[in-house]
Amino acid sequence: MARGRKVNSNGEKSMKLLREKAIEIFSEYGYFQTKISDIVKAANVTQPTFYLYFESKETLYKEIITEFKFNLEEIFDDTVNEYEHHQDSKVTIQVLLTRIFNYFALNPHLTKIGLTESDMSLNGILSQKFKNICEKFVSNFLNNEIASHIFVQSLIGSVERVSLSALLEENMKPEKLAEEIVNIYFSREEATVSI
Amino acid sequence: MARGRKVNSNGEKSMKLLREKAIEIFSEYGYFQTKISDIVKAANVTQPTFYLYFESKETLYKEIITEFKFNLEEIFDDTVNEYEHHQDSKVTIQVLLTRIFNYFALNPHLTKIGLTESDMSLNGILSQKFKNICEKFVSNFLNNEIASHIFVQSLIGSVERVSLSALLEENMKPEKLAEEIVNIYFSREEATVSI
Amino acid sequence: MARGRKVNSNGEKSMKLLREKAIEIFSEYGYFQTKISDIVKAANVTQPTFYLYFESKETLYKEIITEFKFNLEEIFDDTVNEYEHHQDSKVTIQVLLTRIFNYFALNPHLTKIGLTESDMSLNGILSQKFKNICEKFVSNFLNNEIASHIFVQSLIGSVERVSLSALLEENMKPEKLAEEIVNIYFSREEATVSI
Amino acid sequence: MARGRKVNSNGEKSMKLLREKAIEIFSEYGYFQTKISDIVKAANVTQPTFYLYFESKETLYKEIITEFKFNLEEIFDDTVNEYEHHQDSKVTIQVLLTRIFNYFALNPHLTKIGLTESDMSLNGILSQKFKNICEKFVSNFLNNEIASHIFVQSLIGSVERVSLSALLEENMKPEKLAEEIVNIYFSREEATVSI
DNA sequence: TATGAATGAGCCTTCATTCAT
DNA sequence: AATGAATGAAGGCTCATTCAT
Repeated sequence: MARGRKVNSNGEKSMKLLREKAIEIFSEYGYFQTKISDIVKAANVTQPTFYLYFESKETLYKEIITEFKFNLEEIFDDTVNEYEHHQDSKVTIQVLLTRIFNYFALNPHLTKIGLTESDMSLNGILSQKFKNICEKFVSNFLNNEIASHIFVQSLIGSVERVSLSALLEENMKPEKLAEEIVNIYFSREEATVSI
Repeated sequence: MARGRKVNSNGEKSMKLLREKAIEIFSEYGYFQTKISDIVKAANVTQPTFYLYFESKETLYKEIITEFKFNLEEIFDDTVNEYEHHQDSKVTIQVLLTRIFNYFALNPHLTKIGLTESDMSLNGILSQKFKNICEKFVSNFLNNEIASHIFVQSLIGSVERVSLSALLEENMKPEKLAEEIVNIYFSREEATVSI
Repeated sequence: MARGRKVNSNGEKSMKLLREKAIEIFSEYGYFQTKISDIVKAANVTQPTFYLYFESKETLYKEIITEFKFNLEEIFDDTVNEYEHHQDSKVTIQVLLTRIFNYFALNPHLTKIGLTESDMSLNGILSQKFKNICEKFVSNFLNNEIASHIFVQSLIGSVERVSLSALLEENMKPEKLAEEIVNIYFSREEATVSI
Repeated sequence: MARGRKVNSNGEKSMKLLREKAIEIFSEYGYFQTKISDIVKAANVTQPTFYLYFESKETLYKEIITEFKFNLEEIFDDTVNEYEHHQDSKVTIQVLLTRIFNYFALNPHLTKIGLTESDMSLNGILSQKFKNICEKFVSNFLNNEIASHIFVQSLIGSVERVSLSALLEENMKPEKLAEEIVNIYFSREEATVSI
């Protein structure tokens, strides 16, 4: 291919395409097995073009992870604010989970990356926030500190695994998943809420 | 300049040492960031010695993972056999979890590797087995197929995360953890069993 | 997004600015460590603009060096012509050095480039001319060919180093430097001339 | 070529060869135009071998420069110590120059590198030492501070240029050069000393 | 006249692996 | 059983340069 600008080329578009392809490939092969050459091949550009838009492979990766974290926290905070004065925290949690699962379903590759990077995982991002929410509810039937700490970790683990398997691989409905998780953790009776 | 066999050297010992160090380093840095040069440095031998005992980096890694899987399955099968005729499957599960957590606590590095490698994780190894065990119990209060499937995945996720965090990082007691998990998943009342 | 001619832009001006900035940066970082991106950044234009006015990085560099050489030779030739019939060649030399040092002082960046590029340096440019001038004088107190050859090289070396250090870094007066060099090379007595 | 150790290979030898070739090529093409591929080709090894013995291209280069500086300073210090109590500092200087030129003649490539790297050159290395030596002598016929400062710079410039041209390119005798330089700088009468 | 967007070509460096001793 | 010495094969990144607008 000749040097210089391509016909109809557009920087914004190229950058977006590169980022998208990067997310896809990172999610499939992981950070270390993803070569920049793979990404640019998928985006149909050459390697220097990659460096036109991203500082390095690592930088792009961190950007992606940051984006994931940011979105998740936004969902979290928005929901909590919205339901702040709701009486039944079980409802809050179910809504929250539904929204999170919906976000995951809409961003499967990004989610796979986010949940697979052990170094951070949901644990780091959400444990504190989950803890706060759960606390009210948990205190009703959990007698001590430690138990509640484990309860939260367990919940996070459930969300992680169910997301990776049932949601992303088996395409189950976000609403259904949220309902089931809530059933497991917060009741034995039927509990359904609309969002 | 001196070459050849070290004084007091012993093949068996070198191999064991290499495997141990490999497990430690893999668990800390992950497969791709672990260099053979790191492993041999830690074992105080040279690189060709590594290839005296292992075919390749990948082979050794797979061996390690296989060992982990094998041990886990053994615990699983032994426990199930032992408690086959026990009336309360909740007890079986609590015993099983206690043993698994104990094994994890005794093999922290190996466990970190096993649970961190998303490509397989407990999910692949244990889901079917857990399913079988759970089924009896679950059928009591879960009305359908799908719910039970999610229930199992959730349980596995809980075990994974609680193992990595509460058990390995925060050094909580295996027995305590098993108890709490069982409490979350199988009852709201106190439930303690001895192993 | 806006492309095309800048408001108030002017080709001549851009070219001059680019050349100036190039000289500054070349002199500070050297040919290989100077990137075109540095030059255009300093001139506040984009890379293609550079190629509007110069064929290549190398071409511009050679142009610059040629300019330096040309100016130097002009000073040389003018002075020699002017003082052709002067009796005391010591005076000629002192005038010559004064003018050269003055030119250097007025063009510090260009001079740094010219004197630092070992591949050519003053040696190549001036040795023959200096030789001719010196000859008359030198023959008075130097007995042989070889000695005179070394004498000239030594003089050139002195001029080079004194220019880079005393003149450009320590800001000594051109007149003073010329006087001292002449003192070293052509006498022990006081010798001052006006230009 | 097959992988692994070459027949009769020897690390010490490879390293020396690489360093030698590096010096040759650096001196001919300069730091930036010397590719590691050039060096290893000349030494008949592959690129990774280079990194077996040197940290990087830059590191090797600095090592080389440091070696040059070190040797020069040694010559300098030894000579000064030896002639400390000599009455005629002119003799000291002539001996010193003779030795330096001899060292240069024996290490032409190294010298070319050392004198060509403008960033340090003899100036940085030797000016202070030369100053000290010259002082005694200079004070006899130079009336002031500034003059003596220029005198020393001039001397260094002479040594640099004469080394690169007369000595390394034209193969003049070190002794002869030293004598001539001393004649220029320290007398008009004949001055010969044996070393 | 000037810019936005892109590429060809290449260099440094790393790492798993292998031969010769 | 173990080491010293070496290499094949990539991969990340940079930079001068060039189209299309």
